[in-house]
Amino acid sequence: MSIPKPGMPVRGSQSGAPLMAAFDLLGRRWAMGIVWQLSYGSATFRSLQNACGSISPSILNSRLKDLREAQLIERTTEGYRLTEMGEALHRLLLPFGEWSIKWAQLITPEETSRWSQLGPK
Amino acid sequence: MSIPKPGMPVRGSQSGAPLMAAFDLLGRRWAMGIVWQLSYGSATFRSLQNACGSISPSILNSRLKDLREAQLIERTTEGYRLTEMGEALHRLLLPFGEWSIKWAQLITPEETSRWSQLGPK
DNA sequence: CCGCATCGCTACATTAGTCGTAGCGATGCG
DNA sequence: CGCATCGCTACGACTAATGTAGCGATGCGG
Repeated sequence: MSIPKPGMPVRGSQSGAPLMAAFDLLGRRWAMGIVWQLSYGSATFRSLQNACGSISPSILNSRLKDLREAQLIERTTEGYRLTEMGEALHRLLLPFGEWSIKWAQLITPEETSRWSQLGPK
Repeated sequence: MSIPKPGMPVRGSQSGAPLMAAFDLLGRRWAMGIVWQLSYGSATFRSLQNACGSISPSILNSRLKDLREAQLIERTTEGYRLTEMGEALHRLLLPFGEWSIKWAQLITPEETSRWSQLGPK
């Protein structure tokens, strides 16, 4: 799967809106998780693998490739880090964290206090 | 694929953060697009199908089921609409539209002026 | 009441994406 | 040299998405 072209989006998005192309890219498994992890600072392939838990190296590699082609992350000598565009995306994702906590409470009202240690950067 | 349980997330997210569970749910194909479409107002199955373009009814149905179980959307007599939580999510997604336009310009610098008609609600 | 159209949705076969594991070359270190 | 770790690739097994066909229900004109 290659990078979605905003003008003529892949994966059937069709509407022509770059938003759909973005949804297409970030809707891929682990994509947002990787961006999130990298927002804590630059990381190596291995540390991303561990941080994401059970991601397989092959899929991690292809997601990193996707994100690199989308210019949201870039390689450094010590691993990967967010580009400016990636940082901008992360800032949008930030309030998402709080939303997800409320959402989690809605879905599983029991044990709501365990994730308080979640915080970006 | 069922609704991710924030406490014990599915699909290998593992970190325990509800954020990852949210990424898991919204990272599914078309999920965010459906939320976006519904933000324009309540819609029927058929109109969603047309709005999303090439989505197949089977996958649309399962995404609607996912989102309904996640309590982000709900059925009405005339179709589907966002719940309060879904509306809250949409408000987070809003600035995403602008970001995606900048991003699109970064990726495909040619023909940048065509998507100006994109606007939520 | 009947034929026809549309709607919401399901079934199913094909195709694409992901997972898990094994392992390769490169680098570092004792 | 021997061994460990790292970044990454290959490959087979599995799972999810796609595309098409079609079912029951509802509505509507004749």
